[in-house]
Amino acid sequence: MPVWPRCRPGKILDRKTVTIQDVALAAGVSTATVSRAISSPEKVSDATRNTVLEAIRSTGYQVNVTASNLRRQRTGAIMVLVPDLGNPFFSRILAGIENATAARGYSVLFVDTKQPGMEPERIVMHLNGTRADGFISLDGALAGDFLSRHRPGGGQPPLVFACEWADGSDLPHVAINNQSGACLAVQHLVALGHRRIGHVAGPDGNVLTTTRLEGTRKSLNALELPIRDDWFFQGDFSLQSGAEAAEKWLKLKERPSAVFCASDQMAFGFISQLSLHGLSVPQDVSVVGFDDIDIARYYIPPLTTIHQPRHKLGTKAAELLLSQIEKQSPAVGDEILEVELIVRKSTAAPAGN
Amino acid sequence: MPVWPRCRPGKILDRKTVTIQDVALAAGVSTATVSRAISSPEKVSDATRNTVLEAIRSTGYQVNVTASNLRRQRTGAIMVLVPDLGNPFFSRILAGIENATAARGYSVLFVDTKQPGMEPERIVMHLNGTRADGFISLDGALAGDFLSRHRPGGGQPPLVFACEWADGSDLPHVAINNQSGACLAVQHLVALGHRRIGHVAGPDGNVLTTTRLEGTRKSLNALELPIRDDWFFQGDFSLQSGAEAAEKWLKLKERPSAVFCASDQMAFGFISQLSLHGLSVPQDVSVVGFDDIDIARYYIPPLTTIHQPRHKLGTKAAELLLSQIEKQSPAVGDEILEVELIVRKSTAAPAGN
DNA sequence: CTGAAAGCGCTTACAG
DNA sequence: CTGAAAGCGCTTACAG
Repeated sequence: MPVWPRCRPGKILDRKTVTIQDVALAAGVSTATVSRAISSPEKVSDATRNTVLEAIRSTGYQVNVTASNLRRQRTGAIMVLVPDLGNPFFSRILAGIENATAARGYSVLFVDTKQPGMEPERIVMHLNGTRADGFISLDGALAGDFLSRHRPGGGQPPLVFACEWADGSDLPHVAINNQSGACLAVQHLVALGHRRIGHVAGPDGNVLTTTRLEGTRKSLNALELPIRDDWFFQGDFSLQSGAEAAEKWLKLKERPSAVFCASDQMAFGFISQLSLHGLSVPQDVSVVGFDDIDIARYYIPPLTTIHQPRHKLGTKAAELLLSQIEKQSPAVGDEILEVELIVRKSTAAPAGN
Repeated sequence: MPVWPRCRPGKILDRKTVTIQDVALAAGVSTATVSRAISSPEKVSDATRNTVLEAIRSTGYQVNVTASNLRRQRTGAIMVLVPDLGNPFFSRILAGIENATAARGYSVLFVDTKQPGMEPERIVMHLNGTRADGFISLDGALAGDFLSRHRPGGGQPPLVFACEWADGSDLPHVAINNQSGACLAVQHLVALGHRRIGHVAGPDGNVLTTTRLEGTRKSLNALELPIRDDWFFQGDFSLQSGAEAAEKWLKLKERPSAVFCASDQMAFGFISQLSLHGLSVPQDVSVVGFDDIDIARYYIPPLTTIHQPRHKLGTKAAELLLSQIEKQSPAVGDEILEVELIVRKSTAAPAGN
């Protein structure tokens, strides 16, 4: 009965892993040369390179990424902090991040910051350099004080915000022009003849809420239209909160003839709830959304909304981060992407016109 | 002018990282003891443990995960293969995976298998043990031949399928009962009085397509209802393909009075396209979806559909995988989760009744 | 319960 | 262009 050698701690009878040593042996060169042939081919003569490549093929060698990373003092990963991984709004942004990152040889780690058990301290724990070479946060609510260490030159791995950002922090971010989006929405409604315009806002304290609210207010002001508290509803970007806003709208004595919702989801909730009461859009009220998620054009009615380039938001954020990681470039600015008004069927001239 | 020591390759003037050595020094013990105090506290005396813990606090030490992983011959990560990260259908499944996995101390790597540049060979490259300790694939189209190495006992890191699976492969999977879902849909329509029932199927060759199609056929057969080729439309789960099916339905001389769509998205596309032609659901045709994505209950009309426990699908898959990784348990079976019919407003008795 | 020592698999400055 | 050697930061079998 053969006695199997213990190849590795905890693993018995393991097909021995092929290492760079085995390749070196097979190619008749040193491990240093094998390593160079792989990562800096130009430093190696053609002949040697070919021998090594052949040895790699014949042995079936694959680089051990962990060892390589340890030696190079990096992790080879970037970490993305997402407020809610289950929220489909983020999916295209995440895809953008992953796409841009995979192409550059990094892996992407996703962490759900709103998870039970994900207290701020635990999140901060993740933010140390042994887990990732850099961070992208889609969550603007990360406390700014400890984040400042992640500024370029701060000695910690860089962090960039995407979509949301921490107000008052000087960390770089990639975002869309939220104010401009709100202006486009309001101006579109006004152009249709609306004078009484309401708004369903996002959750309190969120930068997207603030900027879209501000854009709405400014436009209304500039056009000398009323800004009435009872026409401004508090939501949280969710379908449910849009439906709740509709209930409040229904109870109003004097109703706005058009409502601009700070997210498509709230617009759907709003329209859906109205339809339960027999009212329809845009006959009884015009509705504009924000985001242009896929379903918007297939909703009933197809939703007029503000288009966000979500995939691009992700790739831009990833590129910004990677350039910081690799070039250690300290001078990086914010990037603001433009939005676009998409006119569909949920808006029309007000009934009385 | 001071000369800064080069602490590390490629990094000048780096605040020196705190290592286990520093903690050992501060605590007056060996590095072995520090390591034990952290990962197997029971192997260390109370007094020593406290000294070490205090030293960790005072030095601000954080474990270098890469080094630990290299030494322990693991990666500490699991990799999830997603056909399309941008597709919101997956988001809750991914959240489930992440949630279950983070709790157990693993990181989660997401890879988009439908990315340009993501040819099968590149995917297989990812499937080697130096990148992850195990894999979850949401993509059933991975070629089965090379996957067999990932079977329990196959010498490669384990792989489990979630949601989709590779037909004919004996790799474990977590999925829902697709046939049963289709049966529930058909039976519901029949109970309402429908006799002419159509189906919008998913993409060819997909296991979800096949099983849902089979469930539909079987139910129709059992109830002695017609199965007509021109009432079975080919789709691909997308909104767009649902809209295309609606166009075909409109051109039919004899139309089914109810249509069961193999995804909610196709149902939305179908209903939306009909509405463009002035037809409405359920007055002109009843529609059932599949998935119960969040928007389903806020669609107009709220969509009758088959509910999938997507978050649970993710957590179950993660648990199955982790149990294989950790216990190296070779005996793992498939797990089939049950679905549920959610009756809302897109279905009603046929017009002629 | 504790420590000395080996070693996980790589990369790179240094010397030739 | 190439090799010998050091070392990234940890963990663990072994010996005491």
